[in-house]
Amino acid sequence: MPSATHPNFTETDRRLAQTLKALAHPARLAIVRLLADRDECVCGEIVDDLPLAQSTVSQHLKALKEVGLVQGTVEGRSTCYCIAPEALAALKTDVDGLFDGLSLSTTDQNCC
Amino acid sequence: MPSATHPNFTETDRRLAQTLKALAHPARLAIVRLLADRDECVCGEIVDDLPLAQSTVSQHLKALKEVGLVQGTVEGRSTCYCIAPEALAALKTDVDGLFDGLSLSTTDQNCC
DNA sequence: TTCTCTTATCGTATATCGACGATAAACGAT
DNA sequence: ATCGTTTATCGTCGATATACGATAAGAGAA
Repeated sequence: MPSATHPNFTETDRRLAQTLKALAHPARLAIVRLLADRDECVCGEIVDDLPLAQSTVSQHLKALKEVGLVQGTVEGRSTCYCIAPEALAALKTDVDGLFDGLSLSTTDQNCC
Repeated sequence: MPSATHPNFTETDRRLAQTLKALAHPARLAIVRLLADRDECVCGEIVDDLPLAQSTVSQHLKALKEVGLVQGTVEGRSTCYCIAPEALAALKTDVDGLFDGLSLSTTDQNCC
């Protein structure tokens, strides 16, 4: 049984893990940066910008959409993608939350 | 060819993707939270805290160590783990960097 | 309608992940 | 040396990820 959905983990961690996994690929990071840079972008431009086949890029876009990090709207015969700012902000908050309770010691003694 | 190491992606994105992948699992998030909470922790306590076999936990710890998020030092016959604060701080910075160039519009019109 | 352009999905092959039990390795105690 | 404790590694197996080409689906143009 894959533990990714194990009931003993918190819902928060399971959700955050999914979002992190969606980002944990160079191509998908590149897509996010591209969208952040241009605010919006039709799929074709993304394909042209990446060293991957169109079908592969489409899959990566789907992965990002599934966790809500980007959204795409059909525009005539093309599709326009953009970042969902709330989702990225939530991710930022969650990652920051990993610090909570971590006493960043003033000295450099880290461990044991 | 897996594109995770494709030369056309930036070194930054390949590194960040690896770090994100290391975190993109509920068990590893739980480990990070546990270590942040206690500052340090012997392996056995982590095993007791997770619904996983000892060998599985050891693998997860290895994954976190490999990207430098945690460090472990042998203490007699046990091993003490703790978070590497610099690595977590760097991650925070990198994730924040995904916002750069993203104009968070004041209105709610997001896309196209 | 038919053709073209654009994007999504299907099918498939390979690689990696994630789980476990079994075993090795290192240490301290007897 | 032998035993018990603790952690790391090995071997394996099923599931998931990632890539591609081929093809489907939809919109606009001819």
